[in-house]
Amino acid sequence: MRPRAYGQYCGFARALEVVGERWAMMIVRDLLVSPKRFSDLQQGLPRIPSNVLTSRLKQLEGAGVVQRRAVSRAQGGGVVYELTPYGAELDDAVIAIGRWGAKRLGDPRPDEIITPDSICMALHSTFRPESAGRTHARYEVHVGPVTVYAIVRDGAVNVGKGPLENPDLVIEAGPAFRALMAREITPEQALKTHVIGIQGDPKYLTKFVQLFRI
Amino acid sequence: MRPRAYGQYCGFARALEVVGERWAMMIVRDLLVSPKRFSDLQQGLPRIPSNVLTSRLKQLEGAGVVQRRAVSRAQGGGVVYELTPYGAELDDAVIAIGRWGAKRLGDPRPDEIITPDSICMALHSTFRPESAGRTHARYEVHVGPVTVYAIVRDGAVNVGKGPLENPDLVIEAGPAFRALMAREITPEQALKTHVIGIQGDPKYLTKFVQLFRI
DNA sequence: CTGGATCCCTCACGATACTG
DNA sequence: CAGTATCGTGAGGGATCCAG
Repeated sequence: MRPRAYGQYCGFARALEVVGERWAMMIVRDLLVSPKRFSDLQQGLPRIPSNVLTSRLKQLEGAGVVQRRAVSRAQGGGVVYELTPYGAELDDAVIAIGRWGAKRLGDPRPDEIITPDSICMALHSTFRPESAGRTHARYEVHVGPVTVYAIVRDGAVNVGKGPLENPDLVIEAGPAFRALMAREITPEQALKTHVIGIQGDPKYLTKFVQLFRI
Repeated sequence: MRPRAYGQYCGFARALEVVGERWAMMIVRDLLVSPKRFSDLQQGLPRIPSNVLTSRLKQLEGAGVVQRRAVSRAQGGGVVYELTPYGAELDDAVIAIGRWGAKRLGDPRPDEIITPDSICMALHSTFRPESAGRTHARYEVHVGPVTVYAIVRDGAVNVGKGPLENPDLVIEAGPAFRALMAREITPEQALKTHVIGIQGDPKYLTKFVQLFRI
């Protein structure tokens, strides 16, 4: 049941043996955002067969990357899967991969979906700490049916799913969101052509494209 | 002939579609060190079937990650494969993955080999710029039959295969090399028990374990 | 309802042999 | 040297079914 080995005594090869199989890193990506139930993972990764999800979770658990935790009956029972501290250390790698992939992310293909977790990952990986300085900003972002938030503070970003209380800026976006973050269009153009809608001070949108940039 | 899609409009998922298939990242890892011929890649990745190598190179070429370059007849003819500038930007991701994998890299399994490229990658990914300061040091490292060098200068490292002229320190190591870099043994212990041999000033070995650390 | 297990089919991977 | 050809196996994909 163990994944195939690469036969090299090398940290990189070992890492790929653990998280290099199909779907494994996608599961880690989603779990980096928050712990999840089996069915949450299925929902976030709609194309993964259930047997493959089962198999990957077992392998990741065996490798010490993921752990199961029982949920109290009061909260619905069952189990959630979460990253171990060791698994959570994959964040740098996941962010680096996501940043590279975002560079040539064109427009969505017809059958592609957008999940809250992927948006969270995208905000995380495109965040530029060097542009943050002492900025404190609270963003709520709507992309299609997805709502996520990003709180920038002390040179770091905290992202999560759902709405936010007292946001400095609410951004309503569609496909133009990527173009905005890639600087293919300016905030002014985006607002004038109404491909992006906001509630709040437009200055925060200007700051946004400095903070998050593909 | 295209790899399977993940069906998500997400930079991370796109990246995995390009370099997420088995062997693809390993090829990138080796090409990050230097351009290579088909047979060089086979030698560095002994377990890859030739048809899979052919297939991966074509996919990576199609994705703009790898390019073929003809070699002049005077240099042996044929073609070499090298990363495009876009492909070379994978270095951050590869280093992040390698660093994570090195954390729990135990002792070598019986059938595992060590290649020059994997050592180069390891030195790259374990390098700590914050420990370099104004250090200028030239290391030649022998691990088993493999010889590589690392030149630290201006807070950066340059690694490559082969011996070095006028090295400050020559390190002769076996399996203890990993233990040394992981700080499981001290340089003094390593020298006293002769699991590591050096030619040069031992101070450079002390500096080495600060510069390169798992 | 969650959290899987089972079946079947296909195709990518792997091993080996062979060629321009 | 730089691949192609062929073929067997097993992992991935998709649907369905089942236990708590």
